[in-house]
Amino acid sequence: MAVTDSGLPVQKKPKRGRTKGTDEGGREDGIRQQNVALILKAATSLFSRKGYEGTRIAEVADIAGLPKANVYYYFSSKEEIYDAVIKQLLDGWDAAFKAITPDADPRQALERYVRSKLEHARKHSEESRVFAGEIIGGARFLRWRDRHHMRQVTQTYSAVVEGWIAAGKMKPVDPRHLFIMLWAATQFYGDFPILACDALGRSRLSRADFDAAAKVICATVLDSLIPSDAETGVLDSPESR
Amino acid sequence: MAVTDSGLPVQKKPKRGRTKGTDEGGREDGIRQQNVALILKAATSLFSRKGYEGTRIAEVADIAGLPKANVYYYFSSKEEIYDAVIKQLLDGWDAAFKAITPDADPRQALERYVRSKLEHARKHSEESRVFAGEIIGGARFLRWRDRHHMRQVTQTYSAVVEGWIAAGKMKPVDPRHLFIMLWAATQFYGDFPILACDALGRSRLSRADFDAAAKVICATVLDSLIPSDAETGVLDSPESR
DNA sequence: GTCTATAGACAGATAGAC
DNA sequence: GTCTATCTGTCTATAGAC
Repeated sequence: MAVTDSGLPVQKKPKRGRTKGTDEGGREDGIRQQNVALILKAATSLFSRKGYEGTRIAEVADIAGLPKANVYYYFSSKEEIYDAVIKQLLDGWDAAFKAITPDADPRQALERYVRSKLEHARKHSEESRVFAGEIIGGARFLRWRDRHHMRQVTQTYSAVVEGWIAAGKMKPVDPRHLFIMLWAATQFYGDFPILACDALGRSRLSRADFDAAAKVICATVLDSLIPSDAETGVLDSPESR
Repeated sequence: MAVTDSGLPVQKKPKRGRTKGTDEGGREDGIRQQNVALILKAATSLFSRKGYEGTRIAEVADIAGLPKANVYYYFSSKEEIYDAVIKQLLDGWDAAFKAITPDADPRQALERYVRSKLEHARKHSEESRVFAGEIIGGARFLRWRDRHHMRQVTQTYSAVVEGWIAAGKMKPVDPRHLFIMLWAATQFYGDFPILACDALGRSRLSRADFDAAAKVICATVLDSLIPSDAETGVLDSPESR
């Protein structure tokens, strides 16, 4: 259901479009899939830059190369498109956590997590920004079950970190604040590329910039939590080797 | 130093020495100040939740307790209100950096920076979110002068950190990525309070949560960069600071 | 499936009486 | 300074011809 807010032009929730079997015919579904993908791509770009209300369906249609009415043929409302974009992001998000298991080496697992998150931020910057805007705005459209899922993921992996700490593999730290810090530090490059570019003096972030970010994050946060073999130099110090 | 003069015609608050037609010694100006403040407060809340396009001037007026036309009496357009909100934030932002001077002790200076940023995020969460939304959307309204100022601030204080490193007071690290990390980690609690609440299992963030955040950030990032006297325990060690 | 034309609603901004 | 009434433009969503 739509979160009813005073300013939202909530209108009717019409029936879903005709549902064709997805595995039935190849040709019609091919067109459908292609057009849906075009619409979602255009919508992601626009939602990320202009937010929900700032995005015009006419412009989505324009960028997708379709007439506006066709967009309404595939999606019954603007909100349905927005939900689809958010869902697209969440579907591909949990992957970064998969390295974090009780039996894993904390240092390797967390470094992989950081690198996965950064890689995701680099490749899916626009989706990240749609999500960030949604959270900033108070999660007005985020479905409850998605939010609940994120809560549970945090709890699950915090417990893993606590296990590592109890086993003496890591120095004690509140794992929830740790995940927040890692999340914030990695997500920043996807959510606020403009600030990152300005800070780094770039016009665009390169792969090397993301790599440097990973190095700094790991060399500071992880080195202080997980005593490694040689902990003398932090970064690029010549005498540490 | 605050970012100065972005050319806002209305909404200036200095007392003028000479009152022309309206005498009575600033009673009218008192009303003006008060109403402008009410409008900005309402606008900040709405812009933070609904973004630029999602915010309705009618609702701003409603929350401010004024008729809509009065809002247009004090501000000539919606964008002018938005600019004023952004400016309000930037004016109060550089203060956090003031502890970072070449002669300062790096550990103390950076810890103060982290705590100042967190305190600002706690007290000005809504303004932070307006700014975050503006950046996420591509800085469409942010004046170039303000952006340039932020770039210069980053450069200035990065140079200070580089001086510390050259003087052997800190382990080598790219100061720009360091500032990004500190910025991201602190700003997160103001920009994404919903995620922070979900992660921490709170309904609202308390002062203690911000304090715990400061401790984790300092205990991880700063401890690994600035060798302190006793670096055995990371957190919850009886003798810290 | 595709697309034109438009209904219906509502926003930002203004005119002008008080 | 305050506020009602309204103008003007634009948006979502739909009807209905191809």
